[in-house]
Formats: sequence, C-alpha cells, structure tokens
Amino acid sequence: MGILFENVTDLDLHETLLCGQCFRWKEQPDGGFRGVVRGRAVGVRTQGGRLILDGAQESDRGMWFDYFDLGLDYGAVKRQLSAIHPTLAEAARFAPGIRILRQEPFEALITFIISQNNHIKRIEGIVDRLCEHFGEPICGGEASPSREQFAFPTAGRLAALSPDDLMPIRAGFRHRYLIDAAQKIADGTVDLESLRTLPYDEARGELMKITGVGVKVADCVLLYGLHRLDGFPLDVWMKRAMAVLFDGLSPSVFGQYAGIAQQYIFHYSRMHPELFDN
DNA sequence: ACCCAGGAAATTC
DNA sequence: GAATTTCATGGG
Repeated sequence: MGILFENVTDLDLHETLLCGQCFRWKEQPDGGFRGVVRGRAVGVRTQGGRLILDGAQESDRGMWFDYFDLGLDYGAVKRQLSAIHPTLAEAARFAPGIRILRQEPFEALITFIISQNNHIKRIEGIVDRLCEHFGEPICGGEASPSREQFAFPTAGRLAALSPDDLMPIRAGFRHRYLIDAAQKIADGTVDLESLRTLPYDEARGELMKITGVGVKVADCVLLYGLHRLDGFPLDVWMKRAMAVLFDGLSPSVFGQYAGIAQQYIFHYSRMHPELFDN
C-alpha cells in the first residue's frame, strides 16, 4: 500500500517538515519521515523526483497532493520572489525545497497557540503528549515499529475538557487558551473553513476572538492551516530578520506569496543565528 | 541563579 | 492608550 507522485520538483522533506511550520513529523534513521495527517499515519520519502507515501491509500491521493501543495509551481514563485530582494533570493537558494503545507486548520490553531513564548523543541513534545492523551489511536496504515500513532485530537473532544485536564501535556498557562479555542471551534463561534475566503483582516479578527490568539498566532493559522499565502507572521526571528537583513523593509513588498517568502527568511535566519549577534 | 523561547493577557503608568 | 509585567515549563 502506498502512493507515488512522479516529477515532483522544489520539494525537500527535511527542509519542508523541519522548518518550523509543522510539529508532528519524525525523521527516521533512513532519512524518511513518519507522521499523521487527517488521521492517516504514513511514512514519506523522496527518491529523485519521486515522492513516495508508504501506507497511504490510493483514495487519499488528492489529499496528499494538496497537503504537499503539489499544484503550485514553486520554481515560478521563487523566480518572482528572488527578483524582489537579493537577500530573499539568497534565503530561497539556501532551502529551495521548502513548501508551505496545507495542514488541518484546527491543528494549526492549537499548535500555534502552544508555540507562544516557547521553543520549537518543546512545542513538539507538548503536541506529542496532546495527541497521545486525547487523540484517537490509529489502526492500520503504516506499520509502527516503535510506537502507536494517534490522530490529532478533535475540537469536540478537547472542548469537553477543563484546563486542569491538560496537566499531563505540561503546556502551562496555555491550557486555558487551548480549551477556549476548542470550545469556540466546536460551538461554531469561530468557523475555520469560512476563513479561506474572508478578507484577510476580517479572517484575522475572527481568530482573535479566541483567548490566546493574537496577531502573530492568527497569521500562522491563516498561512499554515488555511493556506493564505499572503499572510506574513512576524515573530521575534522575523522582526530581527526584517530589521537586520532587510533594513526595515515593509513585508508588503513581498506581495501575494509573502507567506512563502516568510518561510524562506525564517528558516534562513534560524539556521544562521550568528547574523544577529550584537 | 539567570536568561530566553515562532506571544498574548493582565496590570500599570 | 502605550509601556511593562506576568504567565508555566524546560533547556542552556
């Protein structure tokens, strides 16, 4: 069981899955990755221009095509972005295989609430514990040599909990934010799917109805969960990068693919922390 | 002991 | 209103 995509370009799994946009893919000793998307546990690897999904069902081909954003020509995007600023061109050359995944909106919401004032390493640990404690165990799919795999928890399941029930995941002051988010999704106060087409500022405003969601987390949810590529999350790394590497330039110059530019710059900055020693 | 982490809420000025 | 403090937790 598996799915094969041929002639895949501009995709490097290491760059795409470990650049800080997602938190559930685990690198394997053979260089592949194992992870869970929309309740499907798979292994993923590349061979030249081939993308191989071990344990995936043929009926999910479209879902995986969308997840890795294979319908967008990232070569063309890079040419367009690289013409805007030489440092952006360099950042894109540094990790030319980054793609913006189409993650589940609710998962993006929860994981980026967890991300606030936190390290990526610790975010991954909290998300793992969240799934192990409150996600449905997955049967079938990719054989799991080490450990059972779990779907990301549903909003309904989390909405029924109280903040103290989250103690085992050790997310600290974020527990009440997570429960508030789950409740507002479960009861329809915030409709994530409607945010795909809403004007950007209105979509952001909807997300900010949730306690614990400010401008930055909202921008991350819109970019990584709803594929709003015009979003440009400004975290501590990006603020430093714009100030130091782009001389205070406004992100608006990056246009409709600003979100992709952001990911090149974020990854480039994180891999070159010495640029900001002062 | 002290500092910071893909921020945002609560408090204070 | 704008600036500062606090919020759990863990690693350096």
